[in-house]
Amino acid sequence: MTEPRRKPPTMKDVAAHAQVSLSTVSYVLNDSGPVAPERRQRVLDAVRVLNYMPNESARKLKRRSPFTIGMIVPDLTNQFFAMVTEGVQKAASARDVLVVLVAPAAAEQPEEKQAQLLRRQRVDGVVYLSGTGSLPAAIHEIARSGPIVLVDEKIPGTGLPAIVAESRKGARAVAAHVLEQGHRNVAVIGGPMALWTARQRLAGYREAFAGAGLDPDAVPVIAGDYQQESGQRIAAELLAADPRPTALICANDLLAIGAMEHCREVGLRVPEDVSIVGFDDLPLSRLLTPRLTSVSQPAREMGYRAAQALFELLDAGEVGPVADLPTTVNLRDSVCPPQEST
Amino acid sequence: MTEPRRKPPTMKDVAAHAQVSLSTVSYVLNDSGPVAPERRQRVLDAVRVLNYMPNESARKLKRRSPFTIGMIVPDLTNQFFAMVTEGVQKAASARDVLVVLVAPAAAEQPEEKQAQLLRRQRVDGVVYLSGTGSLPAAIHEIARSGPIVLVDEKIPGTGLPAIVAESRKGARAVAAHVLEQGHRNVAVIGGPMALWTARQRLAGYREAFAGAGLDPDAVPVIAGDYQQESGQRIAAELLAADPRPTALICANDLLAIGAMEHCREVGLRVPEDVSIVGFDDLPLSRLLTPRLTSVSQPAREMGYRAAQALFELLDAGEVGPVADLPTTVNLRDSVCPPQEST
DNA sequence: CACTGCATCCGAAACGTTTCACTAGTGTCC
DNA sequence: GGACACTAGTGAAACGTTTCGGATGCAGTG
Repeated sequence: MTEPRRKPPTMKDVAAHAQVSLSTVSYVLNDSGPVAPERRQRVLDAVRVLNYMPNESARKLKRRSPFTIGMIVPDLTNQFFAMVTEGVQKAASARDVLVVLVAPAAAEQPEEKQAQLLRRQRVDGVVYLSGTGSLPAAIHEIARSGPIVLVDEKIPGTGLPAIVAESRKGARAVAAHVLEQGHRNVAVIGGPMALWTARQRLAGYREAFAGAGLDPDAVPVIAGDYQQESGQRIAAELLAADPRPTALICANDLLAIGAMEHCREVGLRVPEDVSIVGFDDLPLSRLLTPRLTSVSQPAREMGYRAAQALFELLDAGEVGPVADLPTTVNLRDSVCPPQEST
Repeated sequence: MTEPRRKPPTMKDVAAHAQVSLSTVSYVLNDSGPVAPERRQRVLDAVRVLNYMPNESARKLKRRSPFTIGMIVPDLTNQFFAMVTEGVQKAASARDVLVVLVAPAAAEQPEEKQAQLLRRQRVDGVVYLSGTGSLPAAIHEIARSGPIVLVDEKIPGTGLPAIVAESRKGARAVAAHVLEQGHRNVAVIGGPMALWTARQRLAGYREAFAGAGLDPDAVPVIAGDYQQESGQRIAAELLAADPRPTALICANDLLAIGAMEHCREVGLRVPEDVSIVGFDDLPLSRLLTPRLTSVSQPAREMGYRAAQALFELLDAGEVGPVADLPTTVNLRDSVCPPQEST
């Protein structure tokens, strides 16, 4: 069944077969030196017949230029993260660089171990996709292994490059939409305030509130952890108020889904009794009933840009300021004007 | 901003700092030779103060034993695949092996390139998560880079080790459940018949049909590609029949979701007008309205087992026969007895 | 004391690349 | 015709490990 598996051919084999020196082979393989067309062809042929593949380990041992990057993602099961990851992979594979993926949630390993893993691999840089957790601790340990670019997160103090979407603007827009429908008694389910996105979104909501003549400080806000379960819990808390809020503005889709679940449980209709909006626009959100109104971020694009920024940082040592990516609000069925109660 | 970044310390530095030879350091680092306790401590200390991390590239260049495996996954956005991936990662990180992830969909690269990537990295083996595509072509190219274990797929001819769930049994059970509700006019939306799972599930359905006294050959079956869109299209086709089927049995959740979408579009109620069941039990399926009845497979476990099987294969050269993993059918709201029509 | 055996330790040769420094060969120009 | 600048090609030294074979010291034998 399993063949004896002989060891793969090396450059030396190629050189021998093509009757040239080792260095010549290397030169043609990466265009790094002059070689006569006739000989070049000889080695190309040899490569073909031997089915030669360069040994990346050996290469990496010598090279300087970036050929593998690390990526840290909190949770692959979250579609948003998955899409960002795809974006990164795409950008990387276009440049033939390898990305080593660290998914801590899956491995339940402490962040310290992740950092070690990355350093052992001598990754040239890392893309850090910020998640539900706190990061400051890990970030600096990781920064030892190379340049970092953040995705979907910004850390104010440090000047770390970050690729983010216009969270604030999108948040303002979606909140404004809710208010335009006539809602005055609204509440917010926020994200973890340690995260930039959570703070930005909240700020955006408050801008919209102020713009509509509401007192932002009067609007109840409870922060969750961006997970469905906490959305469910917080919705229960918020909807217990009297008078009951007619709209719940959620800082991400998972929270919104949790809120919808809670409504389903207690028999509140969405949107007739409670309007709900989310953020992220996960693919699954449009499958819900009612289909969730949400703000979409260009997840793949963010991943792609992040990788590009990292390459730029690696090549040039500096990365030009990147514009925040646009968000768009997708109006669907989970919002309607508040119904006259009784 | 970016510090000058000096090159990381090497074993030589450690050796110098601890006043021992290079080889001694190597010995203590991997317990591969005798060294006096006092000296051992010296190098351990040196490692600590220098914050030394072994260079994996250099290691891999020398070593024989498996320290990196490859994983091919069709589409990270699919939660089922994401969960399997997490399982693999977990098993791998427990053994300190690196997994290099190839996600073709993201990179739109031909399968040939994936195989190359893996070979360049000299992966010791690969776990292949079969997806929507056809595989036979790629498989053999990939097999050159090392042993393979398949997940969620079996290729009959070859004796390739495979980790799968009891698709057939699960399929039979869920179909039986539908029939028990009294449905007699049912139809099947199948998966791509090139895939083992699709064939197994269909076989399971047919067993159930026969068991309930139906003629399996009389039940309409149309094969889709396991994607939502084709579920939608096929549902339209199937439901156009007269009399209209009262239940749609779908080979995976995405197809089922597509079918539900179609029903929503044309105003058919689920489950009153059409009962629908799926397969895979994606996390999102229980969020739908109605919540989808589906067969769940232990995705993470499958990934975990696959990685373990690969290690076994690598260590022992052979892998003991693995039992198919159990499936369970989750009864929810998308099935009810057929309603008397007019 | 010469010999063996054991426990530690070390030097040096790989592993498969890249790349610097150098040689040979060709043609140009005064 | 010799100095010169090129071009094409080579040899060999790295890169950071692992590991084999041999040194070294020292205890215990005969």
